Amino acid sequence: MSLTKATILSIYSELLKKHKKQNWWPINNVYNNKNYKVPENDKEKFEICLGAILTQNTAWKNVEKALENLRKEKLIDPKKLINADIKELIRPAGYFNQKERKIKVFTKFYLGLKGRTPTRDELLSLWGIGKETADSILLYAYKQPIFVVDAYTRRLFGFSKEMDYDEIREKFEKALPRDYRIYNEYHALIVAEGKTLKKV
DNA sequence: AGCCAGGCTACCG
DNA sequence: CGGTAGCATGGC
Repeated sequence: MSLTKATILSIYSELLKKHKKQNWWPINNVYNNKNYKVPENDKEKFEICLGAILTQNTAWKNVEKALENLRKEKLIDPKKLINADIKELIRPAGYFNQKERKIKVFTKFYLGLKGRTPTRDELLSLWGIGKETADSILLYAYKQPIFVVDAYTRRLFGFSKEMDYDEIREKFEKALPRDYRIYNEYHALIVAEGKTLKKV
């Protein structure tokens, strides 16, 4: 199928009508939509980054357990987290050996930013941060207009696994207004729809 | 009881 | 280079 700009726009409207506004990113272990929101402070921003790493190939429900454990230990704080042993706390999110390392690498980098917004290339240079994670961090934590492509996006729109990530991303970015709020909502709606679909 | 989840790296040919 | 095994837990 040729995915035109008009198609991308109309599918957005359809998904919005079907699932209502998602208001990502989910923060504070809240399952009802009222409390989903963009980050309002540094702590929320950091939590989004952690969630983006923890959710790699992992169901969000499991990520929430890990985040809740970190929250109880007051570790949603880069300065505390950097010296903490978090392996057992993040165990529910799976791949805990790798993810502890990924989180530590990222946190060290995050502290070095001193509040500055990272570039995509900087994020991609970190061990454990690939394109989807980098773009999720930029879009949801830093409000940068970058469209996030994930497995659901490929499945829903019929892109094969071989189709280049950035090619797909640019297709969406060109078709939509350059507005992080639109990219935010569209990706969230794709996930909402994707969760209702069976894998082929 | 499997299969799957909001990927990424390392290694293989 | 492109392709793929390995990583790990919990929900459905």
